[in-house]
Amino acid sequence: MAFRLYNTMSSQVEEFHPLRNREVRMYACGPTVYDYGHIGNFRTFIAVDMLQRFLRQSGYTVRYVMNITDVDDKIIRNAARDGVSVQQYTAKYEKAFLEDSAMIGIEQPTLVRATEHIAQMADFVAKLVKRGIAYRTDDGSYYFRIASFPRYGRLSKKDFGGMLDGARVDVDEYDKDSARDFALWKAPKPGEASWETSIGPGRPGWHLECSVMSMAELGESFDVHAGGEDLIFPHHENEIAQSESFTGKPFAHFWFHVRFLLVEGEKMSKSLGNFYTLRDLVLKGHKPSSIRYLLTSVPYRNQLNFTFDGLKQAAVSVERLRNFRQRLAAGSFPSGSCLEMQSLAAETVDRMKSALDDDLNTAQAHAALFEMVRRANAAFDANGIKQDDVPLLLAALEKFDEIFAVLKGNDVPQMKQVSDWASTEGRKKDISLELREAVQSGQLSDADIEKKIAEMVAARNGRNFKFSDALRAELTAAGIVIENTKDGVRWRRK
RNA sequence: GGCGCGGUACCCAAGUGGUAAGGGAGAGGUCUGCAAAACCUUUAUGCGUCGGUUCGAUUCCGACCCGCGCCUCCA
Repeated sequence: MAFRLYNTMSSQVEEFHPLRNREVRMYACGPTVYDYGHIGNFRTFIAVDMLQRFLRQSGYTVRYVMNITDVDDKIIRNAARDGVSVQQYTAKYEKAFLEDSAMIGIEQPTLVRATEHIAQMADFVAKLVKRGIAYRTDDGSYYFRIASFPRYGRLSKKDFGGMLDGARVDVDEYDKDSARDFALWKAPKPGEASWETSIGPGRPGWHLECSVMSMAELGESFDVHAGGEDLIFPHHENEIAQSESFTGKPFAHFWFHVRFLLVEGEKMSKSLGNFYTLRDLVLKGHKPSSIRYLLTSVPYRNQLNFTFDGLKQAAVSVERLRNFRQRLAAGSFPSGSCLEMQSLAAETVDRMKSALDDDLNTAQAHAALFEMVRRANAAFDANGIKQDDVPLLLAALEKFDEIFAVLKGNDVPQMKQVSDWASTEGRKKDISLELREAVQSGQLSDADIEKKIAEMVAARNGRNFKFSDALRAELTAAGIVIENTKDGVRWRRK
């Protein structure tokens, strides 16, 4: 079955076919690096990451480019407030963004930065001016003339036809031909970052960078352009207007937008006190894998209600999957194969693929996997799994994880990284007891743990349960979970 | 006001014109020295409300109620 993806432009789920044979070119509007990323940001970037992963799993070669907006009003303001240069200011948050992305399992795309493409942007504006599509105002800013682009509003389904210029109250926007015209280039203001260019001094407007950089990296027409739903208007509408005016060709083929999430049933906002950066959550002791799992559990076009209860549930679900994996990996099985398990694994792979083929229905992919886990666990208990079944079941799990990326590792290194960061930032007091415990479970080496377990087993064999239980309690306190199974003791870090 | 999305069990959350996936939580049970893990059973005659279409609607249509998003730089 072909991959079907919702396209904001057509408001429909369409069959996905790249413009070039087996190569997908996609661009995502990345972060403006003026602060630490919040979970809403990461829902979007994780959704795009999953799209990219699924396309590759489906056999496409993917060229995935993301921009870093490293100059804008907020950055200029905050840098000035902190008394540092724009570059110094953004470097810190770009680094944090990349660390956070890696922590939450996002594969790094090719990155492009606005400040590294200033000259190209100026040339772009110059060409639009030459064609009468853009114009310069007295202060040295440049605007895009929306009247020159009849298709304006097609993406966001807005009708600007009947709207009279001046009907809006933007009378103080003195020089613009029309209130709707948007800035391509902003003239310098005293004390603001500014570049000398072929069209004069100043800095780029926000929309310009994405047109210029996406086309520079991916060509004039490419397959997917992604971002949060808020970008549909005006950002992406403006990108289309600029780009298609510039090239005379269709810009992006598919428009992929991720719905905003809710936190505890309400829009996330600082004033409501439900605003969380990724680091805030890890400081509270939540694992990156739980956060990623929760963010991937609801299909990207549905509203996701992010709650702390949900986060706990996600943690349990990830545990269950990891336990299952370890059970298979560590268990011993009789030789041969079992038809039921063989077909279960194959069926599950198929079901996950169809679920994701259907506009990335991650909830259904989860359901398919959990059904396999339950049935395989039951077979395990009934000795119904044979040696040759194990690689197939593990492969199905691996297929899942190629997209969802929550099974590998144990989160301890990532959590330690956040803990260390908090210490160096003078936020030691924000490190929760839970985080401290999680980090501690990384202190004991595997050899230490196995030595303790050997003592424990010896005690138990001597029916000295009191001592054995004491050792187990000690390990539990250190964040190590002990499980006695028919194949011996199995352990893992919590 | 314009455009759009959603309201499914205690919580999260899929889905379909023919009788409700999955996860978590609760209860009971199996296994076990005890745990842990795992499995089994169980928890919505019901899918916001009221009408309509239909042999049949949670699924289609209409109205209403509630929540949410975008409408100039918030992912």
